[in-house]
Amino acid sequence: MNALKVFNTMSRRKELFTPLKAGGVRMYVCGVTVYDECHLGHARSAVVFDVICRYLEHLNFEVTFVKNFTDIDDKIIKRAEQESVPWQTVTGRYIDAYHRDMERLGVRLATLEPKATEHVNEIVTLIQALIEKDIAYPVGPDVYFHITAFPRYGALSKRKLDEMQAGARIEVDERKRHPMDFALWKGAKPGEPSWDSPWGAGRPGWHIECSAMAIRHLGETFDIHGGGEDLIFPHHENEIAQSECATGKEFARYWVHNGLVTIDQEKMSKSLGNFFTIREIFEKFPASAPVTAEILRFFLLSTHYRSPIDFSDKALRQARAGLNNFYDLFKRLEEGSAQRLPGKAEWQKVLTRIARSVEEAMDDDFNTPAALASLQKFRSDVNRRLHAGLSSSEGQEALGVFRKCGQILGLFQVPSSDWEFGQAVVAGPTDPLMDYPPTVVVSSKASIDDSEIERLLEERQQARARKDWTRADAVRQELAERGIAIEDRADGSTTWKR
RNA sequence: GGCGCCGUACCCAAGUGGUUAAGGGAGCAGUCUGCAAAACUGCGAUGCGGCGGUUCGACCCCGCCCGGCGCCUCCA
Repeated sequence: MNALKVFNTMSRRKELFTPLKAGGVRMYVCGVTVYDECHLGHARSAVVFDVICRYLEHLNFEVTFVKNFTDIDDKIIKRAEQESVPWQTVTGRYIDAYHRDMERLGVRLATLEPKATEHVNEIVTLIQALIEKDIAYPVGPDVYFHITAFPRYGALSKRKLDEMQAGARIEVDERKRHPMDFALWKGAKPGEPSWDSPWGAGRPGWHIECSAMAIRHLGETFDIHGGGEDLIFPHHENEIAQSECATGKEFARYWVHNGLVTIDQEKMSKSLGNFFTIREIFEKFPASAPVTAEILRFFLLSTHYRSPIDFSDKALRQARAGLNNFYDLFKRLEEGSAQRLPGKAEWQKVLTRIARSVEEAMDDDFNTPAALASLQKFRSDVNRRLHAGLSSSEGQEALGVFRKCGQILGLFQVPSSDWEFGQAVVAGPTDPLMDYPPTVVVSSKASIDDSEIERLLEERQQARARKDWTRADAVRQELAERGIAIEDRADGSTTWKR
């Protein structure tokens, strides 16, 4: 009945989405390696798949969403060594940090969040199965996957084995049967964390954990496998090879990859040092966490998930401006204005149409920018109707539609009285060299409390009553300097916002 | 070197083989207002990197070129 189309990296085309078992969707997304704080790139991936999961649920699918933690790896070991702490201290700390960041971002918990180290048995079993089929082979304490055993290798990333060797930059281990063979199991060096196995003490290679966890929790074949597009090769390619060789079945049916976050058009990454952690964005951005979260999400969702997105202060300001327009309307809607009897039939049609257009956008490979455009159109429409006289019940219904559609995106969920507009100061010239007025850093909730604002507004109201415009404007200026913008309404009342 | 992606107005960003190429931000003008703010109205790409080709017709299909990016090594 639904017409959801999903771009499948495997076919490089949009395909009609039909889950293997009607009514349920099983989705696996590669999470993070917990050796450090998460950056905006991780946030994008998390938000994208959070929205995909929300939308699938909106379509009444029962979603089993698995997102793993890679909690054993070279970088974790190195970090633990540097700090002289057990590796569990490192992974525990960054799993906590991850959960803190996700909660701030409004990213919901996955159904299951398995850890690699809790699936060593499954991993060992999987490797054994591959060895028995002579697809994997031990080399001393290590075990490698023999890549030529899987003829379809390269199907996802559209690479051919012989072409890759020409450009291979890695040093070839002579003991490997094929230069591209990769490790399933790594023997432990003295002092390294390890688990027992038929090949001696060691730890799993990177790719095998995802195969093991996905198969364990979702079955040998499941619906969606996702992650950042930088995981397409080699990670996902290797996952497919291992899994399909072991089970003889198709691994994942739809491969979904999000585009990367760039800074000045360059990939944001640890190695380039050009990254912003989620934590520092929340700590530095001049707004409360729920407001910052929506601004970040709005920014992230205003570009299609497969395109690259460039991060900057300006981009964030544009996102905030867009969101401010919505919350401005929400405030006015909540003020209510019983002016007119509801025109039921036509109005219901309007509400249905907007909800439908959001669904149509999302059905088209989760086209969040188009969904936002629909909502912005609706915002403008409601503003016009409000101007013409909207009944308060109609206003409430409009609000309900915004919040319900917004739920899919994780937007419009902040109570409008808590929204922070952060644009109070209107005094001062605009810098002609900038195509944007400078951001005025205000909006610290602690700077002025509500009763103080009410007192000043009352004072201004009296000044206005006696046409003492100088005094009235001075009060407004004072409020502006403390981060409060005011608006006089037609009925003589005055509202304010931070 | 191999593979892949992208290039739409000042900025961000959808989109379609053929009616006026969404939407937002910023800007300008107007309505409203004591002044502001908000909102509303109007203005803004004769053109979708460039050149060819296919077609009755292309921004959308194909080829080449230019520019940018990603992967090929840990990476969301």
